[in-house]
Amino acid sequence: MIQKTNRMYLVEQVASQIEQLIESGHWPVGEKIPPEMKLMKQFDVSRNTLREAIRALVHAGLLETKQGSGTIVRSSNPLGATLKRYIKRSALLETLDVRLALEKQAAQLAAEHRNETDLSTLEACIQSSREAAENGNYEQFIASDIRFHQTIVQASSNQLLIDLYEPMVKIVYSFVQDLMAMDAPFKYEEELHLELFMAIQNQDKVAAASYIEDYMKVLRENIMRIKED
Amino acid sequence: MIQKTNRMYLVEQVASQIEQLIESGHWPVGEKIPPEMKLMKQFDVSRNTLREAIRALVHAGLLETKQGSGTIVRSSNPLGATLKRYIKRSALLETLDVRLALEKQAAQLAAEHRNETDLSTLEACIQSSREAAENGNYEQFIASDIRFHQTIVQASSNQLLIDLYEPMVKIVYSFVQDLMAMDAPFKYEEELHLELFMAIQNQDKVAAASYIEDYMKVLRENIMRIKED
DNA sequence: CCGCATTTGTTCGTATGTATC
DNA sequence: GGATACATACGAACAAATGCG
Repeated sequence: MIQKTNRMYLVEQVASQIEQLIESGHWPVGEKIPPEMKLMKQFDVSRNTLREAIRALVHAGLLETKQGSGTIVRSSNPLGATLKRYIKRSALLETLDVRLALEKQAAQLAAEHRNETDLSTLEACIQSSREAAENGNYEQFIASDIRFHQTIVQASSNQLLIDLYEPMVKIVYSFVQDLMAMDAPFKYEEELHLELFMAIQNQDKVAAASYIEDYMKVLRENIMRIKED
Repeated sequence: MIQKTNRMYLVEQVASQIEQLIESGHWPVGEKIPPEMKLMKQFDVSRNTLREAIRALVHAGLLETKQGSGTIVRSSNPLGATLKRYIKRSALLETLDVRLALEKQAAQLAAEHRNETDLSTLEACIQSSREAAENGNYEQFIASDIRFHQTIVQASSNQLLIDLYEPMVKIVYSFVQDLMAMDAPFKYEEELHLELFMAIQNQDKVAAASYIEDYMKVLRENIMRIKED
């Protein structure tokens, strides 16, 4: 069986090199990459070739170009941007179902694999939520909430799960952030977080999955209630 | 609050138009799109601009260019290509966990929403599997198997779930297709499929989720066993 | 096998719009 | 406002691969 040569064109070579520079953190998220002129010399390609490579990564959501200013790194997760764009076109309720599926699995895995660092991060999030609720700091509350859930997913130690979950939870919150008020349901949410934390601490998979289900049920009801207005 | 103008550059305009032509099926998968010269006139842009747009879609996996021949449509699902590329680099066991999460949720939703068409398709898959097993037709068996699981996910009526699941199940099978032999576990799989089908038919969410868990457990054990060789 | 047209790959040059100092 | 740096866009040309007669 002869392998076909499958030639790699210049543009793809440049694109994957840039991609790797981003994923490896050599070009950190939020910072500018060198201007086209320098990159042309660095990769030893023409302007159009370089631009095609950059454009491909812009479309993929890894880069963002600003005329007159430069090109900045927007994300280091190739999956994130595509997923976000896709999810934005999807129905919110569909997204919630998928989020439930992923987070439930994550919670079970987290209950198995969690280490001390995970637990202390979760505790810090709960503490931060509580403070935010007392001070009426809505933004901090949301931020802590997101961090809490993302920590659970990260504790699953499943990178694919982590990368899929990240855009999902952010989209969900971007839908509801301007709508939800800080009222009773959030108090309930606080209790749920605490119980969920203890389940993970005790490595109780069944309870962890169950609490995630409860949480998503409450979230779904809140969203439905708000949507009626 | 002033909204930033968020100007849409030519390349992005052209890219999203082409994307839509692909997604709408106007340019079917597998067929060639018009050559650059015609597209330049059609979109009224220069060659470089058009090429940057095409290159973005090539990188995203929607198109494939061949020097001297032309450009063909490779996929109509923007999520599929990116996910496949990503999953291929992931660990198989991580992918299995995510697949479990998605299919479990899908089975529960399918139990709720399934219609008569879904049920008859599932029955046909089971029948096809049985025939394939009797005739020792391994390829047909695998194909029926994939179709069975995809039908369940499609019966969930959740498009996001469907699009996420598709690349996942295909990658899993591409990992194992050359490894697994048609032996005892497949018999067990057949029984599981039948029980799963009945659970969905009876709209028994709990049982459906439970059988998916069993199925994935068996699949995982088989994979682990094969890997040891 | 050869020659030729078609089509994509790559490079260079030039002009313009935009942001930053 | 002016100068500079940078991305945007167009046009022309040649190279390389493919396909056809």
